[in-house]
Amino acid sequence: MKILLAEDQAMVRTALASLLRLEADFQVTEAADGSTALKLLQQQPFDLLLSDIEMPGNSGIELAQYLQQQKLATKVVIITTFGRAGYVKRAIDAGVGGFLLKDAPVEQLVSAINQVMAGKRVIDSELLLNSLGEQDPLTDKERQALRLAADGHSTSEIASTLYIAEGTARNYLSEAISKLNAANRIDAARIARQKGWL
Amino acid sequence: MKILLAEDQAMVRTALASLLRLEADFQVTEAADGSTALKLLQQQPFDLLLSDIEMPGNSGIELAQYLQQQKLATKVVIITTFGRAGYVKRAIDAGVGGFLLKDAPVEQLVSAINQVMAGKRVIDSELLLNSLGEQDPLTDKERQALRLAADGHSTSEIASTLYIAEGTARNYLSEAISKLNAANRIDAARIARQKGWL
DNA sequence: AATAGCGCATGACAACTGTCATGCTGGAAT
DNA sequence: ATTCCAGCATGACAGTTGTCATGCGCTATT
Repeated sequence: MKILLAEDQAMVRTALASLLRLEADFQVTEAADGSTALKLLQQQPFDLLLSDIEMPGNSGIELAQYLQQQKLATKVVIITTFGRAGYVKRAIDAGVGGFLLKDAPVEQLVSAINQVMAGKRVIDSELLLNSLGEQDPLTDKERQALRLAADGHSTSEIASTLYIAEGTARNYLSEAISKLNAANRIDAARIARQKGWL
Repeated sequence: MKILLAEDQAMVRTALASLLRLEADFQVTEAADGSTALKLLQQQPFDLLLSDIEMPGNSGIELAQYLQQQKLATKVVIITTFGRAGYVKRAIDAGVGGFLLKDAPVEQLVSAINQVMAGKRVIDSELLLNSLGEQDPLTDKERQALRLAADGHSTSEIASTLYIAEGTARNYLSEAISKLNAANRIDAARIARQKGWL
């Protein structure tokens, strides 16, 4: 079984990879960031993608969305640090099969992988409960703009990155600020991140 | 060789423990938080403590300080996520033998453990450079203003919190932006936080 | 004692940011 | 088919932010 492991922290990545390789039929490929993972997914077929959410480049959710759009059969298991509410709904929408906290033993990961490969859904119950609360009010474009703003990019940089006019970029940020009852873009980014919507 | 592994994220902890146990002469005990680790250190002798810094209960640095005070022969290797400059100095002061980033492969960890047991010091060069090289260029007021800005507070809020005029607050932020080669206050906060200056 | 330098403080001005009115499009409901 | 609405897109305008020149007080150096 071909597994792609995407995780940016090298120690965690190599440790997990070594352990998974102990399983006789697991063939593990490693990717240190989201962009590398995306390239590998485009080049060759994998049975399963095991990915962190927060990574430089593309996030685990974006990778899952890509697989869904391309109608690839690759299953997805997400592992992440915090149980941010928004992620779970977006992950389920992106067809993710498993969603685990890093705050769980490795045995649970292996068992989750096997269940997901058998076509089941495995979502950590703590995360599931969290996700029933508030819904993410941001549109995709608003989220993209906010993420760039949170990284310190200027409005003109955001505009050219998203191929829109500066006014439009400012409008997205303004909408996000208003939806989140924030004082400015920084405040909005802080709130969104805290709720797991970034 | 008796090793105590203190790390709060279960998946990382169990993965590292499983890998270390593959080494024939490593006998690994796990602790999920700082307080548990401290109790174990008090109850029985260990040859080496392998610890994260940021944990609930006692931090890895505090555990190292305890071992130093009790004049125990237990060696210490610290693994951590971010290269905050301050930590390195404090770790060295606490007699820590090794200091690695989680952003390093597991092989490096095993080799570091062996070198530390042989009496050597292994400090990740990136961390060392960080701690010796760059000095925090921010003044206290600049840091305060930047911290408030990073939390989404407006200039007028920052000004009244610090009992200064708005122009002054803007000036602190401007100085911080310029000292850090940042594009705006958000970027400056991001850079400062990343370097451990916030 | 004079000077140099740093941190603190301020306001004027230019540049950037947030808001709002407006228009367009495509999908859902009637 | 028509209406409604959410999302996307834009520019004008007001409000906020960043820069700079300027000045004050303190400490260290000459």
